[in-house]
This record gives sequence, C-alpha cells and structure tokens, in this order.
Amino acid sequence: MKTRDKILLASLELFNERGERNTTTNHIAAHLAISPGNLYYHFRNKSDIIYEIFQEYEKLVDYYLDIPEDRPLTVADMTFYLESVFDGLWSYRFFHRDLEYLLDCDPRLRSDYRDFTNRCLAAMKTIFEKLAEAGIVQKQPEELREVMALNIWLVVTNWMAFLKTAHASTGDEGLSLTALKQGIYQVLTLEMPYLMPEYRDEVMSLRERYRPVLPEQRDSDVA
Amino acid sequence: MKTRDKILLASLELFNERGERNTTTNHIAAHLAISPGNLYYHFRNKSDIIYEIFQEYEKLVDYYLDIPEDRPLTVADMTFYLESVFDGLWSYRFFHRDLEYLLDCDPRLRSDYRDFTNRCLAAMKTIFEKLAEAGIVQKQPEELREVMALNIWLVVTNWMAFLKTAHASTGDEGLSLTALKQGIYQVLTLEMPYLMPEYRDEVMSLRERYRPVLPEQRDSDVA
DNA sequence: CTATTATTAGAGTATATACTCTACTCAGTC
DNA sequence: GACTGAGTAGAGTATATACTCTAATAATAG
Repeated sequence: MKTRDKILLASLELFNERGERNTTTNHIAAHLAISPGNLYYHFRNKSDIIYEIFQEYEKLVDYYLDIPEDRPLTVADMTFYLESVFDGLWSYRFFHRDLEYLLDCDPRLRSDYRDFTNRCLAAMKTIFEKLAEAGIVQKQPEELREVMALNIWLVVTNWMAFLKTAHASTGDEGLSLTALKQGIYQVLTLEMPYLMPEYRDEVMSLRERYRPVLPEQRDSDVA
Repeated sequence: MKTRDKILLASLELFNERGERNTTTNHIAAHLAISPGNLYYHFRNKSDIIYEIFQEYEKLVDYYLDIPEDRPLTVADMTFYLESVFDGLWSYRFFHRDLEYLLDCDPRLRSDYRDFTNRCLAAMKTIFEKLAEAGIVQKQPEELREVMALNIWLVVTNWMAFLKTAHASTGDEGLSLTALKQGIYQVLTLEMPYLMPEYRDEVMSLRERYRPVLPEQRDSDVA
C-alpha cells in the first residue's frame, strides 16, 4: 500500500479513536513509523488530509443513498438505508464530533459539507416520497417531508455524540454496535405515526429488532 | 463587579463568539485588560472556568424546566418551555459545540452533564405526561414518552449546530433569532401526530408562528 | 499605624504543534 | 553509468498555549 493511502487510513483511525483535536500530524507519522517530513511530502497540511477523508465519506454515503428509479421501494430498502447510514457514520465518526471547528478551518470543506447535507436531505425526502408511493407510509405534503427529513438528519447525525456523552467512559469502550444501531429505533419511532396500516406490523417488528436491551441502560451506570 | 465574575462573563462571551477551542486564557485576560497571572489567581485552570459556566447553565435550565405540581399544564406552558430552552441554549451555545472534548477533559463535567441530561429527559417525560393529563396530547405509554423525549433532546441540542453548518459564513452573523426559534417549529412537528383534536388548531397555529420565512432558505446562500 | 490578606501585574517557562529544510536513498531510464 | 525524481529521514523553527513565579499594591482588621 502506498504511503499516501497509509497516511489517510492511519489518520482516520486515530481521528476516530482520539478525536481530530487530540491527533497531531506527528502522532500520525509516529503511528506509521514515518517521519513528519515524509507526511508533509504527501500532504500540504493537516486540513488537506481531513478534506480527502471527508471526500471518501461523502462518496460512501452518496453511494449508500442511491435510489432506484425503476421500481418502488420496499421495507428492505428502508432497512438497508438505515443500516448503511449508521455504518458510514461509525466509520467516519470523528467528523461529526469536531464538525464546527473543521468547517471553520477550511472553507472548501464548509461549502462541500453544506452541499452534502442538502443532498442527503433531498435523498431522504425522495425516499419518503417513494415509500408513500409504495404504500408503506402515508402520503405527506412536500413541506412536511422536508421538516421530517431535517429532524431525522438531526437524530441520525447526533446519535453517536449523544451515546458518547451519556456514557461514563472516555473512549470508545462503551460504544457497542447494539447501542449504535439503537439509533435506528429512534428514527423508526419518528416514522411510526405515518405508517400505513398494511405495513405497520412489518415496520414495527423491524423497529423492535433495534430496541435497547435494557430500557434504563442510560441510568444504570450513574456514578 | 468582581474580577472573578468578569472573568466568567468574558469567558462565556468569547467562548460563544469564537468557540472554546479558539479562546485561550491569554485571550480572556487580554479582553479584560488584566494579566494572565491575575486570571490564574482566581481560577486554577481553564477547566475550572468552563465547569463554573456549566453550573450556571445547568441552574438556568433547571429553573426553566420547573414543572408546577398543583395545576395542569397549558399550551402557554409548553410555549414557555420551548422558548426558554432555546434562549438558554443560545446563551451557552459554546457548550454543545465542543461538548465531547470538554467532557473528555474534565471527569466532573462528564458526570455532571450526564446527570443533567437525565434530569432534562425526565422533565420532558413529565411534561408529556402532564400535557396528556391536560388533554393536549394523547396519552402515551411510558416507553414511547421516553423515546420521544430523547428525539426532542437530540433535535433541540443540535439545532444550533445544524444552523451553523448550513450557513456560508463563519461567525454568528448568519444566525438570526428567527432561524434559532425555527427549532421550535421542528420540535412541534415531532409532537404533531400526537395532538388531541381539541387542541390541534391551537398548537398548529402556535407552530405556524415559528415557520421559516423562506422554505428553501438553506439553499439560497449556496456559493 | 501596622500586620495581614486579597488582588494584581507582568515577565517567564515547559511543552506542544503545525510545518520547514536539508540532505540522503534508491529505483528506474536514457 | 550518470541522471532524475519520487520518496524518506530527522533535526529544526516559529508560534502558541496553559500555566507559574515573584514582586508589588490595595484593602482591611486589630
């Protein structure tokens, strides 16, 4: 593997583990047992590394959110979207953690990220629309779809951060895949009131699969 | 005003304006035209300043979320809760911005913040319960109240961050009070499906007051 | 008036961070 | 077999950051 790619990979790994703020270019170089100079031979600065990682993230999510035009959506599609998005969020979780600072540092990133957000919101609106066409959820006015998409976006992108703040430990230890996927439970709860009777049971039992094991888990580890 | 209090005030101001990460103790001292040594006479370290500011924040929100036990809740109460919480969020907006890092730095803060979150969620659950008793929203099972409260928490605490990322500018310029209060529109949209017919019109017209002026505002400032 | 304590200034320190510079290696190539 | 240029090492730099130390001054109590 090329050094350049190794740098990207190691950066992502360290950013996710310890946060971008706590990861210096020297750390990255040391982790790869290369010199800082070498790192700066491949990247002009830290921002460029972050920007490239973001572009990977963007590409991945865009790929996940591809919507078939030739057929109606199914509940399985919806499951896939939810699972994929949370997987992507996990793989690049450092990004949303320090989002505001990162955007302040790099105007390119700010602009690209805004476009990215808008694409995601548009995709979600389309998904709603197609779910309605498929008779899975009720047909909603354009405006409501818009606001709903935004609410789901907020829940999805901040679920991980919530879990981290809700846990006693500092690192990733407390973050199980079960807990992460419980975010899907939260999202499906938002959709619940809009389900069509014909699909209600199916979606509800799907939702059930993501229910937290212990309902009061969050309180169980109070000091 | 005592120097100690001035330090807290200036810190909050600078944190909110430029972010905690971009605000050093030297900046704070310079802003007040006092020496760094003086600042460190009053506070052992930066974490202590942040911790005290958090305690103010906590106190304010706890005060806002006080729930009357002797009478049923009204739509006016709900409005007050929403308005107050967003006001508080605005006054201490630096806090949620760098939350994860701040909690990583200070175990006291982590623990206190978790308790704070749980208190807020509990308050929200109680509010739902009392709104149901008052016949404003449908009576819901305990479990649903819990999940709903969490979703609203996510929307409320991250609405500001979303607005900042959605705008082209770096600082606070793009953040109008109108935009901020649009968060209330988002929250009321979540509650919408659970409204009782008797109060539906009243709450819906309340919601209407917070509707964004331009539906596609987010796209209007694309570079 | 004096002794003590609270408050302040301001220079100084240890450490870290992003990044630079110079020099070296070594694989390919004409 | 000299030449080129991508790749690498590693010491070095400018700056910043959180924080300390010493000494001076203002306030207050006895």
